[in-house]
Amino acid sequence: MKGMTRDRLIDYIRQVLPMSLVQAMKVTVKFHPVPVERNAYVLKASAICNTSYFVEQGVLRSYTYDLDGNEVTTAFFTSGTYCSDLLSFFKRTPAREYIQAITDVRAWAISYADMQESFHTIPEFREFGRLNIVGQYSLLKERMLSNLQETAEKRYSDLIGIYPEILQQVPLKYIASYLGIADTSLSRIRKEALKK
Amino acid sequence: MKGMTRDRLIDYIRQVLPMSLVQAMKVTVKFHPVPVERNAYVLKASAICNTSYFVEQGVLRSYTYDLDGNEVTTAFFTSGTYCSDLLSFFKRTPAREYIQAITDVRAWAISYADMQESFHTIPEFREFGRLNIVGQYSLLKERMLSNLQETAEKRYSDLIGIYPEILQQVPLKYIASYLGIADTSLSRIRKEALKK
DNA sequence: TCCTCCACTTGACATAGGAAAAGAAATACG
DNA sequence: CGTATTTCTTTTCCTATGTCAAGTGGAGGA
Repeated sequence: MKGMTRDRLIDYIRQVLPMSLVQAMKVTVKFHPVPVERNAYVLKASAICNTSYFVEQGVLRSYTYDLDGNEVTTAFFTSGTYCSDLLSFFKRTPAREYIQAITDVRAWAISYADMQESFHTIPEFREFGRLNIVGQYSLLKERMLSNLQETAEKRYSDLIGIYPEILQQVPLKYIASYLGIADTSLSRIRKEALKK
Repeated sequence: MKGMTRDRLIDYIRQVLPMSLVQAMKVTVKFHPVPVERNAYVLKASAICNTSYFVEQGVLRSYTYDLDGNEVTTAFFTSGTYCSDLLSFFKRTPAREYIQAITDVRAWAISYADMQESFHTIPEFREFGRLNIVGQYSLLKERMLSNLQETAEKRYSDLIGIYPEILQQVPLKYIASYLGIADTSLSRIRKEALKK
């Protein structure tokens, strides 16, 4: 991780909660850089999630299994986003999901213990943490609503519009299961979309 | 609202974050009692949610419309739970949901401005608020996972097992749309369940 | 260069679950 | 009370979408 600066992490923090550079640097104090190899897991189901990540470079996905035993992708984590199983992390309960690197990844990690400590010792961290959770809640809720209110085609084009790296680096079958459709259906959708 | 004590609100706060009775009472300072009549709305889509409620008595539901214009119930709020559109409330964005009382309701309300003030002046409130959001996030995520991983029948029996008042006070069509199935399908499920 | 493995597409087929309609049962109300 | 309204059930029909299986193309390894 030689030469890995905190710039993007600092940008992320200041985007969640505007603050001075000095303050933002204090917030980053307990984050440390980690490389994750393609296909490696940063979390496995039934373990308790002990680490949260800020993704500097690369893509991860979380997934679980549905009723019929099919893999279902529950989220993508691209560069510039926050990656964790917050349910397991904060509630200290066994994870029901796997989180796996799809590409080689560079990330900033913070442990549960360090986060607790920062919460209690760094006021800016406390506020950042709270707003970060609100942001994660919003993402989840917005996704739930768009699943109800948009077609799979719209959700597909929105997804790859906002996160083009997903289309480039993620197999379509993962995208399909994220959208809640079969990979064959996504193929059909893409074919239709081409006509336009 | 004569004779309405803060006991249940205080219980809720101390269950989210254990603290002394005196501390918990301080946290409740900005909450004030409001009655809500059956069928009245506490939030309408496109408005910005300015109030959060703790439900003392009664049931509310939030709903929106899907692609085909069908009403979809997105949540129930029973007595002893926290009721708000957190996405709209914290992000100050127009709500995409309606929140309506299904029965007459007694609730404790807090405005956005008062909550912000309490966040900054009452340390216990700050911590309660943070844990409350984590709790709401967890509810949403757990629901997402159970939608993937359990049958509609299991989700139905879980729901009415945990919140029996819903079965007693809520029309089945609302429960069906909450479960993501047609009301006729819920009828089929209930008929099957009776055989056991 | 060839071979193998994935990723992706395509078409045939099957089916779970929704829509519609109509009746029964329960509830509200004048 | 008796009428109207809503809730719930049940049946029939139908279609959107998933499963399965086969086939194409491209990337990487030996």
